[in-house]
Amino acid sequence: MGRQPCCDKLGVKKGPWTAEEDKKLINFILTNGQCCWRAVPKLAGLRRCGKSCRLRWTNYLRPDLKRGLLTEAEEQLVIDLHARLGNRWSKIASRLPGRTDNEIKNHWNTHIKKKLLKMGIDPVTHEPLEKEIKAAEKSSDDAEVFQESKQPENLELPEINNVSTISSANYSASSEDQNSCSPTENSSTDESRLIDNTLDNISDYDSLMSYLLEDEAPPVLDASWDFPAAAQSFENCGKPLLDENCSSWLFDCQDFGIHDFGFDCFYDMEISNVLNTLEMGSKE
DNA sequence: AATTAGCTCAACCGCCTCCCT
DNA sequence: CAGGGAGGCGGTTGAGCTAAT
Repeated sequence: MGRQPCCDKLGVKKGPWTAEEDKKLINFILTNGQCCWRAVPKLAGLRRCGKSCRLRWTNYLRPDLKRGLLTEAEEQLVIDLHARLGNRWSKIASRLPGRTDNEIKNHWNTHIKKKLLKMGIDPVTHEPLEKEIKAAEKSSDDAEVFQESKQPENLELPEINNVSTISSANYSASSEDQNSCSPTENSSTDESRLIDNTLDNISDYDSLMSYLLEDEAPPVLDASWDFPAAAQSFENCGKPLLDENCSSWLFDCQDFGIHDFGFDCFYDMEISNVLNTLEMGSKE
């Protein structure tokens, strides 16, 4: 007997989400908040698995998401955090405002990994590749020890600072001649420059990292979209809740196209005027 | 213009962890 | 304390897009 599937496979739709489905999910969560993902598809009128709904929301529809490639500063942060945390993408993502674990994982696998390899750095251990080869040769008769060195997960390890220094220094030193590596460098925006400047102004990089790595560190993500309606029972499904926060994140949506996200539904709601304005602006 | 190769990223799968009973 | 359910996480896949031939 295998494990019970997370949801009834029969009648459950798979594959890319349609604008209509997005619309339903957004509408439902705006109304009810995030609660009991397993019940969401049924209550929202979606033929989807609850997991699929959660994934769609957290990775794509969430209002506080940033879109677009990671900036250099964010990449640097990801590299440093990866050196300390390993493949704990959700932990890493929690330190980058507006970024999802999936996004970071994808970016790591498609961009950063290659970048590091090109720079002669092992993307797993964050050690120079030559050193890795030597270590592998030396410890070929002691597989366990080598295996351990590939898991820089323990935050209590005394070499934390060294790891940081190695990864930061290596990356920074070679980033100048990496202009052809990634489109990221070419997509420098005002925002990325702002972040770059901010990081440049922090003299003690390790202090910043310590702060970011603190478990008690306040969440970087703005919790303002944690709608109060979440506390309401599903029986009170009334008009969609659209407060100032909602309006502000909908404003952000103009960056990647309102229709892409099936926000046409909001024309029926009180912010239709806002969206009309946005649309007219984008057409001009 | 057609075909192929490579790349990206949204989405799925299955395991793990946490929490409730 | 054990068992079960739900959510969370990381690895992997594959459709769609772009570049190269």
